[in-house]
Amino acid sequence: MLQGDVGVELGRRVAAALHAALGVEITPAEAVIRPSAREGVDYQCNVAMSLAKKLEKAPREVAQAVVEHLDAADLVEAPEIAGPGFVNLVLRREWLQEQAAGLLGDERMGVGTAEVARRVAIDLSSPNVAKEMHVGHLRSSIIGDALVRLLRFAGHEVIPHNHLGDWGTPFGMLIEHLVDEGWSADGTTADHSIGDLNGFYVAARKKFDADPEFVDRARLRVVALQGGDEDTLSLWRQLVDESTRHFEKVYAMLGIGLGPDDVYGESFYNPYLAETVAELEDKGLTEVSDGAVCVFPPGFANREGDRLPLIVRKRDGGYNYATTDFATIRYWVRDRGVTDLLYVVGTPQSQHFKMVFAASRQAGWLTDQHAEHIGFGSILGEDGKTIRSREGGTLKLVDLLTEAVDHAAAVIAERTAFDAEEQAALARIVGIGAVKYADLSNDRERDYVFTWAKMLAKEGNTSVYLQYANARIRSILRNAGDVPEPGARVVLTEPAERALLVKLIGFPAAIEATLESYAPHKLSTYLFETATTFTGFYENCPILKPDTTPEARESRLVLARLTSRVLTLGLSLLGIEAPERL
RNA sequence: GCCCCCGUAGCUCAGGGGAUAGAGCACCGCCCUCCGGAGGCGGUGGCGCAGGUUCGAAUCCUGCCGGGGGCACCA
Repeated sequence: MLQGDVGVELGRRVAAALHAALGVEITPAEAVIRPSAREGVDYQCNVAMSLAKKLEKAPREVAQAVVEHLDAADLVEAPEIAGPGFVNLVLRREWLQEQAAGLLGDERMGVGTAEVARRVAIDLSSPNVAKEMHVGHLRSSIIGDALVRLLRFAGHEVIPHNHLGDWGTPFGMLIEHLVDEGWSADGTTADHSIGDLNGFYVAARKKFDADPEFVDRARLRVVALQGGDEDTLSLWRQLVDESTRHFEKVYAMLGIGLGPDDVYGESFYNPYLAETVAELEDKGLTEVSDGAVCVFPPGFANREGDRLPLIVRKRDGGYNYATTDFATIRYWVRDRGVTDLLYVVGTPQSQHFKMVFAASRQAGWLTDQHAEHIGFGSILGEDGKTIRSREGGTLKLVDLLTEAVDHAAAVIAERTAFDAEEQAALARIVGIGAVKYADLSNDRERDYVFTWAKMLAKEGNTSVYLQYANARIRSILRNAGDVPEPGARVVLTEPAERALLVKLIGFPAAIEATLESYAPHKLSTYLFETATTFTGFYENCPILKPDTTPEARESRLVLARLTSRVLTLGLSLLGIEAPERL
């Protein structure tokens, strides 16, 4: 069975043909193999047009050379030249049938593993201690988690790190408030808990703004924290732990595999900040400007046209986020030996990351590593503005997810009767899946509109549609009783069967395209197309009806099973479950 | 002012320099007594504007218009 993308394999064959015919060396990608929209054509090769000028030949002449020397009779029918020099390729029936047999025994559905495994550090989620997670953290968590799953599936070593906001001046205020609330450094306050993180933060802030005595205490507390005072650190740890418990609850609800071991908060990098700045200074990259130690990576200007700085040490001697970002890069590259650094952070940070990466290359912290900011747009309400709670404040993630599950419960109840327990479990799978899919099915970099009705619709490109499609396929397989055995044969007779199988063998290409640009929506588009293609097959090709021959029945059951596997696997790579029944 | 991103059908969105730009929803007209309707077929309707590169541009380049974001001690 072919591992990977059929298009790439065809590209190899075309490259070989060109070499044999004209002595030209091209890569498989340069063969310009594309899925064709033409009726009855699976792939087209556009290499003739792109090479014609270079070779000083007519495009059709180049196409002719490709066709004559193409050694691909095992894969495709005799190719035909069309239009200005397109080479139309039609996959052979026998070959397709063999692929189906191979896929039946392959849990990975034809997706190969990376020849060279990379070690990828990925920054995702990153909520702030003593603040409730809100929708702003949703996209980073969902997209980051999907990328972790996809990269791992592709055979890479992935180290997610949750860049918790757990350090800095606000903690003086927060810890003092903690003390006022009756917490103590010796940990005998285990019965205390913070029911409402936002409320806690707001209360602390309020005191800070109103009470000068409290401000003084907070200042002293920051000094104590920075100075490593044991009692202060104990209180700080309790606050961090308390917040982390909240985050864990949200992650569990979301089904995102982030745990305490993945936390690399700002405090983690704190010990490295001084030496990070010192290193920049030693390398002669810093300048003091208005009392702040700055790095000026070339090519960035502010609104006055002056060079734009990254401030690594503030006038007051404190460090800020640029410093931490440098320390982060230094740590992951130097101490952890990563080859890739990914940051799932909103697009407004785009310039910041460009500057940090540029300066890190100047400093020699980044060399041949791949560092990329995986930006994403905002979630908009139906009014087209950044989504907010009904009261106009930030929308708590827990509230949003709870509402999603409630909506989903109503949708499920419309159709089928489950007992309360099943109903609750399914509502969670459907509701959370819908929120994730609504996010992941849109182009990451663009804003998208959050609409309950749309994301929970049973029609259209939604997770509900995919989950339902899959559940119905599972139902057919259950009713069949004899789920196709390994080695069961596919015999293509109907066009709808062929179309489905061609779509199914495109799974590796979809995964490849998704990872190439860290764009989960490419996978979701593929899954939706797969489900709709199955519908065409289901309409035209009876599986369990009495007048279906045993051969056709077996063959169609294989196709149904493969479809279900593609949907289930594809959804799982997006972090979405596909229930057996719905 | 400079920089970045985005303008595709009435709405929400796909679109890897390639053939007649695709889905879903909405709307109109037909059809199907189906394995659990995720129904099927057809129709209406679109690349912000103007240039350029190219055999070929929604895609690449330039300018303009419109929208969003960023631009020194918050992260």
